[in-house]
Amino acid sequence: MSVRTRFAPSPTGFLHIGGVRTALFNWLLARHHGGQFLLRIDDTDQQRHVEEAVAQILEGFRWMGIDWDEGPEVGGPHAPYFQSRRTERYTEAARRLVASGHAYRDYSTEAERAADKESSERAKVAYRFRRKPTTPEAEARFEAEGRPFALRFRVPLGRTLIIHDLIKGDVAQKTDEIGDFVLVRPDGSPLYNFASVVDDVEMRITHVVRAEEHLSNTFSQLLVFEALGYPLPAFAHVPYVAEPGSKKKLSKRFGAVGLDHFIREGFLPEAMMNYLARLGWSFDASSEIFTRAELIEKFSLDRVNSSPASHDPDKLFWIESEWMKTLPMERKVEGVLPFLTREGLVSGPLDAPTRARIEAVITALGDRLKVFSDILKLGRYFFTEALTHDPDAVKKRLRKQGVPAMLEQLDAVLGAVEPFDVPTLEKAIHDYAEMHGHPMGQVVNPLRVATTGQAVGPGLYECLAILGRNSCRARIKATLEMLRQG
RNA sequence: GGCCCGUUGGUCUAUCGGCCAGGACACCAGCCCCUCACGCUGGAGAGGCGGGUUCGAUUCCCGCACGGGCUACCA
Repeated sequence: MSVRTRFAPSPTGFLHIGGVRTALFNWLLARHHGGQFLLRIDDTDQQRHVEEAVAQILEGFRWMGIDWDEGPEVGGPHAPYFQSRRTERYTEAARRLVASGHAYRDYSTEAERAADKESSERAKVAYRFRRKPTTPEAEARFEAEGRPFALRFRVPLGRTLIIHDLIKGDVAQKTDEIGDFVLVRPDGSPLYNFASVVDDVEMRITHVVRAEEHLSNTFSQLLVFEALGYPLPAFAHVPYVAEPGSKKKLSKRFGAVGLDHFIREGFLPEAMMNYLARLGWSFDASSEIFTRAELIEKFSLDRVNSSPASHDPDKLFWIESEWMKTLPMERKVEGVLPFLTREGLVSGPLDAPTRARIEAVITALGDRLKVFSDILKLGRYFFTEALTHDPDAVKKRLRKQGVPAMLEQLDAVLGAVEPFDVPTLEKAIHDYAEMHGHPMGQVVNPLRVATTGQAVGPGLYECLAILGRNSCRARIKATLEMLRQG
């Protein structure tokens, strides 16, 4: 039987990286075994703009390269893949449970339950909902009155249930600890513990891989599977993701925890996938970098840690930089372009000279470019004549005795260099420094700040060559003017 | 409150009773060097606490503490 896994996000439109990791584990497991991965939208208590939210979720998965064999947009043999459109199936399953005596109508009111709960608390005993004695006459009367009822599962007492969890190991629970839980609300809508069982069975899910918060509820689900006469899937409960440097659960409040943030910053999907896979999973004692194909080949649930992993932005950044190093120029240009366009630094269709300039800048930046948005932080001055001086750099490199005079001389040197390319520039500036007895740093650094405005950047000769003679000289003039004015 | 899960350096992890506890990120120092980044070399840094079992416990058991979850007509 082929392995079938699923991820069932709520349509909030927000993709928490913890959720993406869970989805990734599901996807990797399915791909590893040559099985199927499905997406199912969990919109049982449906809210606003579901469609837009779903579109956002799908976009996130597509960006990561997590493809789904069945689900929204692609359909499949078990459609629909929206729980809100599957009510008949839940109703039918509920009918069977009632018929077999596993479920019953609960006519209790909220006030009654609250009172029971309170008296349990006062008596210092755990509150569990149990069916109260009733009579056929009372039932008939309620029905005739049209009194609303919820459908509850009759939990059998005195049993011990065991989950053979693929990550957590064997976990046991006594059924006495489980109250009679609601399967269907009075309005006919199903609850998670019921709907997910029905769907997982109908969709032939073989491995339920989901967040650890569902572990306790799995016992209730076990009873539903059993009552419906369904075979059990395998379960694997993935620990939560913690905040950096802590064991506290990573919440939205922490900040950058949405996949959209990393997409917007210009991270690589390969890096994101690599990082998320390694968060709580390892292949061996030393491997860190994995391609998508390697992850598929090497992933297994038994190497997923049973304890929580903290999100580590530094590690993500390092993995990102490793991936960026390997990226071909073509994809770097493609990745960087939206950022340049958005800032108005490049406009219109990409012509050959512009492409050449972008490539030259990317080459010059080298490993300094780690995420695509770095093109703006590190390379902005290559795309605009507007020179913005970093105040600290000006203070450190330009406000020095003799610097303006030296810049005048360097301006002349640049005016005479022919051709205006890296080796020639390098030689000319070396010669200049030597002639005047200056250490290289004392020449190069001021010239860098004068032409780029920044204290750090690619090799100076590369910078000069990309900017071109006219631009360099104009910038030196502007810098000298700026220095004169104070 | 009850029940369940978890606890190795700051972080991700290795170890499936023998450990002088290994690797990676981050950190620190040095080298390279026009700055930064890259790269290279070196360094510091860990088994929550208390009991047991054992010749020997990070590894097995118990308790406590801490973190997390469930206990909902949330998912």
